[in-house]
Amino acid sequence: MRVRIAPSPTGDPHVGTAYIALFNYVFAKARGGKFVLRIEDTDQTRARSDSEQMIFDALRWVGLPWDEGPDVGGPFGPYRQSERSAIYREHVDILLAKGEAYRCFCTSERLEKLRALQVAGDDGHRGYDRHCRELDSSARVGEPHVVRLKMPLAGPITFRDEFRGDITRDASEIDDQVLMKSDGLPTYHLANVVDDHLMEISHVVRAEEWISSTQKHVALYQAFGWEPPQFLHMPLLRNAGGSKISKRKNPVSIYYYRDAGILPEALRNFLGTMGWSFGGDREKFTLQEMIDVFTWDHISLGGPVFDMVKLTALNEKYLHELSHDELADRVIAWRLNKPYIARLMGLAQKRMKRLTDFIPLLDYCFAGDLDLAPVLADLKIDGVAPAVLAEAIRELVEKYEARTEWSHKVLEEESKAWATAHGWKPKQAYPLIRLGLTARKETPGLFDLMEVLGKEICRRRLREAARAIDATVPTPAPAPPAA
RNA sequence: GGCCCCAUAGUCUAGCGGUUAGGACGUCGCCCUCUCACGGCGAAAACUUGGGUUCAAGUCCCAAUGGGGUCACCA
Repeated sequence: MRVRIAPSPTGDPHVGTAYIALFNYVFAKARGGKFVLRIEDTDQTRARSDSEQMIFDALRWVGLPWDEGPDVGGPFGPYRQSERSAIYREHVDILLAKGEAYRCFCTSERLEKLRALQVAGDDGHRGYDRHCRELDSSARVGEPHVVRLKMPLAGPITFRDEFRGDITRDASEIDDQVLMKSDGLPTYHLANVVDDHLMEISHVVRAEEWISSTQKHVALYQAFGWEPPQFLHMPLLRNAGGSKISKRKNPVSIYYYRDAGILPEALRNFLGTMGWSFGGDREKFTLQEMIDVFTWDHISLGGPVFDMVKLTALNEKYLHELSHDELADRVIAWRLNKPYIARLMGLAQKRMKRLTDFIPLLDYCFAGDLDLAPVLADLKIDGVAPAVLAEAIRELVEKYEARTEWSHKVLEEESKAWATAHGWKPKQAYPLIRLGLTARKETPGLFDLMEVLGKEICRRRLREAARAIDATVPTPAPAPPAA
């Protein structure tokens, strides 16, 4: 029995990846199977070189090691899709030869126009119009093209979801999927199916968002003449409002939870209560205990809301159970370690008269969320409506996020451009950022500070500041019903 | 909009035809106490609606409603 997770290295390691990794890991351990990590880096435009290492580090921090993967090797390698191009090429040729796929020469302009037309008409019919499906492409193989799957034109395609039972879509609703992009790299659908087959993955445990793609995958398995694996779709982690968890509404990076003082065992445990229950009244359990009792019988399909308050409460329980010695080690590893303190010295030294000044000076460097209530009155720019300001701050956070590098230089650039764009002087705008980040009016240099505080804490505090500003606007009382 | 998935308190969940519908977080109250926190005790709070099936429905079926996902040369 073999399972896998297949994250894409396109950004910060996502808490949803940890969630799905947990269930794959526990399932594998409970059944004596193998847990594989595969990196799906076939999108050259989005893949980031440092992101892969961050995934490794984050998953190790959560405590979910893999048996096979790019860094540890294994008998089914390589485990990085960018290193498997020849394999995909070969398999596309097989489909082409079997007449199960075809070359498509449509330009992206044509496809965009088609899509625009369909959305405007909005009769529910969308997707590629199969323009090239019956084309004789033999003379044009040198031209730029993609390869598409020849989907069956009609007829039900069914797969069995182990939690939900049979799920059927009609083939006529699914257009001819691109299998190989014009850059010669495979799309997710192809790479995923080929790799799962070749790596002998027996159970695909992934998030619910993949359900509607699964019929495409099944069609591919059929085209190859392969036996599909078993599919188990976990419910999606949700924002408080119920939508799919997103960084606009929730800290979504695993590193945030680490930096905000969550213990990995607590995060694991918490994730284990999302959509799954231990049995009976038990909600606090170790990884090993989860493995010991694990079955899929206790899955609940309603999308669980990721509630930080509840996570924190669970974390508190773990914290309280630690011996003083262990707790000391955890706190030291978190922020009282030499490297972190050393980074703060440049900021603190000139502002210290005694050693005693250090901690009070930089208390916000050893904190998670700050209490902004005392400084709320100063959290403003004169003449700017709170709602506008709050939105501007969110916009700034997104500008920071768009840059992959978190450095003084980049942060200053973005902040300056942002302030200018809003017609604010740095003198007006920076104090606001400072206040949101530190709850203080006087601090060391803002961007130096942001560097050491780290991306996760900064964006959380800035978003919280925006929220606090929003909250200063009293919501108007609902109008009395007309008599 | 088409298709698909889902539905127990504000939130995470137990329940797998017969229960005073259980636990946890959060909220409120009380106790402990020099303060705060911890801890203890207690309270309020849920089966979306409508049809069936059945002696009996939160539990099975259907529909509606609501929520969500998905419809890329992204994964």
